[in-house]
Amino acid sequence: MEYNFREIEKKWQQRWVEQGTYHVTEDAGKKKFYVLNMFPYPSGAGLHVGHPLGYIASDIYARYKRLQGFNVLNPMGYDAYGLPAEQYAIQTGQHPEVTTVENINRYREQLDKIGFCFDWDREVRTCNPNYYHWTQWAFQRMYNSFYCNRCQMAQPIEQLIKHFEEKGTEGLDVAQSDELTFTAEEWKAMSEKQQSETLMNYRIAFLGETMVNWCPKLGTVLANDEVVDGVSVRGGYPVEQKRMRQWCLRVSAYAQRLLDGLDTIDWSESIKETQRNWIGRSEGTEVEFQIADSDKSFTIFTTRADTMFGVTFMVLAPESELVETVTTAEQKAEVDKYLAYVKGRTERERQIDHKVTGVFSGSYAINPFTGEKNPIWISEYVLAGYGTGAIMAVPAHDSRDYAFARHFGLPIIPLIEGADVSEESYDAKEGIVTNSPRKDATPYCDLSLNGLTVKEAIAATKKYVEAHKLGRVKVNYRLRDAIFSRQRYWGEPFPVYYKNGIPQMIPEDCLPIELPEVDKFLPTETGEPPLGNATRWAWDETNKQIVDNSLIDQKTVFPIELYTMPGFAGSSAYYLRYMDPHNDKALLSTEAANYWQNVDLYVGGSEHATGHLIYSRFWNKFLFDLGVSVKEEPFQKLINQGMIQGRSNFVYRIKDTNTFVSYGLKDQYDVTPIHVDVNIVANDQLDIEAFKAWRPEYNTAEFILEDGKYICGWAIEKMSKSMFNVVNPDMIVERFGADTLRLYEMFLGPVEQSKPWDTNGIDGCHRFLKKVWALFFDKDGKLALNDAEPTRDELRSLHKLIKKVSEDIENFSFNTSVAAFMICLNELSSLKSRNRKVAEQLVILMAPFTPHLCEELWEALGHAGSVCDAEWPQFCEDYLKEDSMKMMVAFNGKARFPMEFPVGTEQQAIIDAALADPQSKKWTEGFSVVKVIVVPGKMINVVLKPAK
RNA sequence: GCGCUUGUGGUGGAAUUGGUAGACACGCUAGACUUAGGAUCUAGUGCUUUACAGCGUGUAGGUUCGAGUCCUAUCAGGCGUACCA
Repeated sequence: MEYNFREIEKKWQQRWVEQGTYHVTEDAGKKKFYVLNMFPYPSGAGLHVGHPLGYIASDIYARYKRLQGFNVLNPMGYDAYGLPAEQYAIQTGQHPEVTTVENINRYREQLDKIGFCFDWDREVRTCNPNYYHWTQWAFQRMYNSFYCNRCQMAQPIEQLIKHFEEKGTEGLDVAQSDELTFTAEEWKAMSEKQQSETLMNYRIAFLGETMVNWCPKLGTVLANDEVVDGVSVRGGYPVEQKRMRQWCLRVSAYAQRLLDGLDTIDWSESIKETQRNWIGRSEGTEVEFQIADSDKSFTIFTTRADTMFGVTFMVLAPESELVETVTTAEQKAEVDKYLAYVKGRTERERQIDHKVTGVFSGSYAINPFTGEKNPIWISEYVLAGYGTGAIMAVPAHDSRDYAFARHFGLPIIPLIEGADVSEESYDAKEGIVTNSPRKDATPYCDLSLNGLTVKEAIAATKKYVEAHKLGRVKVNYRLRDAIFSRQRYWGEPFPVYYKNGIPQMIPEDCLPIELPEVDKFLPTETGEPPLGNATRWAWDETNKQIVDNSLIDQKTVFPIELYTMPGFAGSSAYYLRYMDPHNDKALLSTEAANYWQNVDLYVGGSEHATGHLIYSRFWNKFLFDLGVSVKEEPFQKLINQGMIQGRSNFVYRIKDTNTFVSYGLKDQYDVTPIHVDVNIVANDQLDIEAFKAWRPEYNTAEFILEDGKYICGWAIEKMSKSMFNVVNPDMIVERFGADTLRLYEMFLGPVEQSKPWDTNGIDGCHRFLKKVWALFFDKDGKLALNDAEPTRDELRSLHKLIKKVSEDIENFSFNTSVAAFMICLNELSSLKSRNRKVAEQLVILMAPFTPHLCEELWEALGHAGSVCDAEWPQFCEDYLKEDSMKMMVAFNGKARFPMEFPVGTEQQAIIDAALADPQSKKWTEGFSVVKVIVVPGKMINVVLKPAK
């Protein structure tokens, strides 16, 4: 009887569902282990062979942990809000929910075929009201919180209000957008609206003014990659920079904790480094500069306080509020012209081409260290969003300042001994400081940095600045607050209404606020977001319910927020919801949180390094502050699976004909390469009949062959529909079975590595499974195992395997464990072993990799339950010891290799004999020699095996 | 520019962490069985050479009895990020 994978897989997939094999409950008697995959966005294209890679790896790990006796949580769900469904809705009028559910069903069908051990009872979908209830709830909690820098955690906003009522802003150390100062009396004198505005400066979720890419025609904010050359990618409409009032999350408040947390988690160094760069902590100094002939001053931020004596000009960001103040009447026209130019450039353009542009404002600033008057310029190379939006320029030691100074003919003063700044600036923070102050200058302050190293000079300047109240030491972060509003339909609605322009939270017990129905998914004609099309989208404050818009009276009925939340809202805390997915009283119960704690192993792509993985760490830290999450870090260990790229095939059409020429002969003609569906190509050889049938226009195609075959060209590209290189897992499962697919995806190479999909090697894995089957059953399908005691050789082979596979799974090195299975099987077959006890252990070891086959074999061995509940075998060192022993004998008597063999006097005798006549090899009698390397007069390296 | 990362046969990739380089698999070659093979089995397969032997882990040096592995320089590819002062 042959290995009938189709029947076996169908049988076990059914049985797993019937018996609830993968259903998990909290069990205080068992240690927990939480395995999680980044949940997918269910796109219309379905799964391709690249998607399951990470799922298979984590599935193997989860099954392995279960065999080791852990209570394993391995859930799955869908990140269901997303742009493609909405765009499809705009084009077709089809409700995004309908397409999303269709896609989810398709995904589920495909996932089920691969045999994962997901507990589907815990499935979550971000677009379900019982799920986004808790997204809305978390948002409200953020709204009602501020961040206390002193205790380094979020606190209820009431506490801050109380502080204002008692002391105003005095003694306040909190995260804030702008540094405000007011007294308790001033606070009390504020109107309700003013107080509301003031509190926005502190709330963790707040309404703030931010610069965005605004497309008036599309009526929406666009992300940077949706804008090219100042026009929208979709439609080609002009895009402008616009200040907009939007919901934001004060992620920056958590910058230091996000940075510190990285040292406590087991992630790859490259992802941690990416996050460190993204957070961008920089220690520096803020220094105040007086504006000449004015009572006004402004503050700059610098990390190079040692260069105070080399400042030759100042630069403001064009968006800076100071621009108006410093612009003189004579320069006004020039400055306005420049500001208009900058406004026409998108942020993207400013990022891509770094033109040296700028304009002189007409004013000067006084350097507090030299007393010199430095001209104040305005230039787009200074960013409004970082530091104070103003810099001191030291062209000698900063390449950007250098380029600017050269372009506008401003002076350059070198400050480091031996630095040659005639061609380029000297940016390195190394060397001995000079010219600080310059010898010819009249001393203006009593600070001298000459002779110090750069490091020492920075420290000395900081000290001086603090002592003389010229500024302060400051830590800046590059991490910006997250913009949390989208002008879209298909997202979580905000549980917020506006009472005379003042935002109000809908009471917590009225959540969730469900997404309303609309007839059109586009912005309204008046330019409001799509939710503006909803007719039933008003809040009745008295009756606490959603009512018709027509009832809005601004007394008891008010309009509801029209923005929706962005994609990352729903994906930021989903791992917590899996712990207790059906709870309608809370995001999760305390019991569930205490039992499951956090994710032990998280598997997903590295493309989320600066998005999801920052946001969810932030979100979790906030929930940790509330006492909802019990661990500060959500994901203890992170594995980034590589991308599986596509391997495209090409045919070559001779120009202006319908004749195709084989790869080897194409250089003799003028040809156009055309992508051809990889599913009608095998080993780069085209199936000509299938090709003719593929497209009507190829019906009459003619071919120029080589050796009677048409050979296609190939290239490695992203797997995508348009390149016809998508390989569908369903097809592989149909042809080879899920177990072969699982095994092959793991065998392909390290999980973390990106690699092209190549179906060619899959036969080897399929063959291996057939051989495993043949080990158990004879040709008639009868179990062919014997009940003898295993021999030592059999045990050695088995225990070698146990050791190898256990270590490999722990290290996520699945390709080598698959190889180990193959080696073991080869060994057993050369021993002609059909030992029942050995075979039984082999089934358990393979069960995480090929669960369907192993269940079938486990049953055939006479076990009633699932192989999932077997016990992972332990290896015994005794069986491994007799493997070949290596010996190193160095001429000088030093042996650095552990000398397990031989020992004592015997050792000396061997050395003597070897030196007397190294070539004879007589001294190796009694052992079989694997290899002898003799370097005359230097060393002898011997590898021996004990003779049988 | 900066940060991270990877370079090993025709191909995907191994190498117990400094100790037989190329495990395992694909592909290829030869043979067996078969009406047939996109089935199965056996043997071979880093390169040069008839052989002896020599050469081989991107390149060039270094440390060591011994280097794919450690150090220095350099080249090439991949990923991320960018006027962050």
